Amino acid sequence: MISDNEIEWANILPPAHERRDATRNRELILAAARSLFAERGVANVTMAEIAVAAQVGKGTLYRRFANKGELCLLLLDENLRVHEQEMLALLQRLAGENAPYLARLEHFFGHVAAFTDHHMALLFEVQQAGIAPAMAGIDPPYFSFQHMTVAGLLRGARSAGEIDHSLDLEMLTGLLLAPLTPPYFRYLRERRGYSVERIGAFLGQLVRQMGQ
Amino acid sequence: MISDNEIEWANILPPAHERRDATRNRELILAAARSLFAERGVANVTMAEIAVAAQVGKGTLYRRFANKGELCLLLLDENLRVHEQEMLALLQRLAGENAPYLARLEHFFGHVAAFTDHHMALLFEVQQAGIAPAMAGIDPPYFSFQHMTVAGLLRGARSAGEIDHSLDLEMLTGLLLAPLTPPYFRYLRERRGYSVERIGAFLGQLVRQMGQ
DNA sequence: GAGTTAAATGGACTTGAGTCCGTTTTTCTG
DNA sequence: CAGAAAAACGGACTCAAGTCCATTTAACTC
Repeated sequence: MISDNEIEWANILPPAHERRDATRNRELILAAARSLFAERGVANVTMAEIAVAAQVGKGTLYRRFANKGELCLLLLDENLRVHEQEMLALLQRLAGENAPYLARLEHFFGHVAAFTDHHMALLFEVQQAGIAPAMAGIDPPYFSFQHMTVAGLLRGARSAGEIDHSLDLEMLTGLLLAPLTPPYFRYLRERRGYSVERIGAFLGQLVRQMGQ
Repeated sequence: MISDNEIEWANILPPAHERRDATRNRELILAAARSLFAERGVANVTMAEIAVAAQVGKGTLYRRFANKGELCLLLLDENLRVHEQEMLALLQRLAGENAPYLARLEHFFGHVAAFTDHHMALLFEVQQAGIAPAMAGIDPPYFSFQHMTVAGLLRGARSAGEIDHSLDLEMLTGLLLAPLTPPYFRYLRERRGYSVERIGAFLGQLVRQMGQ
């Protein structure tokens, strides 16, 4: 399961020995993208525009980023790492307190919802592009970090007798994460007008429901 | 809620008084599309190819169908109507037998899963295009028929005391239907290798779980 | 059945994604 | 500090989606 994560990042992190021009251009591109995104919104910027702004050929741009989603993922990289560390710390604390697994899940959902909301525009692009292009649209295990965490907590909950033994945890994991998937999340927020809190709370409520 | 449905169909059904050439071309287009789709798969056929095969200009094609999804929706029209009638009949029968609402839901999910599987390729295009283009990706109330039905059954279940009173039924409806959404469904089937039965069964199990 | 008008047509055009490949730059080796 | 090999570059090119509008055609009127 870890391997998913590694595959996902492998294409995106700069290689060990990068040529000087490559480094320079990578930075030009990221800076140009950041600035254009800030100025006009992620969705309204084309790859060609980024190339022009970065004073770089289209081929160069695509050599490094197969699509806008990959570029956005790298832009998010730092935030993503911090977020994951915080979640890990949170979960460790809750584990130390011997909190019920379902309560840990509830906390986790709340934080992920907040994170997703905060970075919606970039996350949406990442999702749209899809790590595996064939699966553009929905990719429930999306960031495998989320998937692994929820799957782990659900297994814990089952072992601890907090939820029914017969539940299909693999599917349940994906289902619980679906509303936190950028397109679904955006739909809930923008089309339905739900607050971040309502979305987080719903998942918490649902998960508590599993425990009867 | 009905109005969603009406809006959805309004653009797609031929207008009351259609000119003869329009009718002829509409039929040429549908026939050409059907044949190309059968021959090479829905996903591998472009709009331009359909126009050529139908011996019709691109403008004509787009005048009638804003995108491939709309074309696919019309191709599915008959099947969709039959499916809806069957579901209505099924639900009426179950209502007559005074079956628990959760049992009715379980049946419904099973049938919808089968239908979705059967028409996956076309449904996927419909979904991709999105009725509202902005919402390409996921549109949980997708076919509002499904949404209305599930929402109604859940309300019934709540009134009958089969599920917790505090559950956010609006969100729950969307969540339960998410796995039946073409991209998610395809992901489960093709990437995860789940059987149609497993998907249907999971939803049934989940819904039963709601009833403790 | 000629004239009028509104609808419908077809294909050139625009736009953006993504690829390809001849040229340039870096880095390594002697 | 050559000279060669590998990596990176850039922009022209392809492909498909979707738009636009000058021209054609059906339908209605007298």
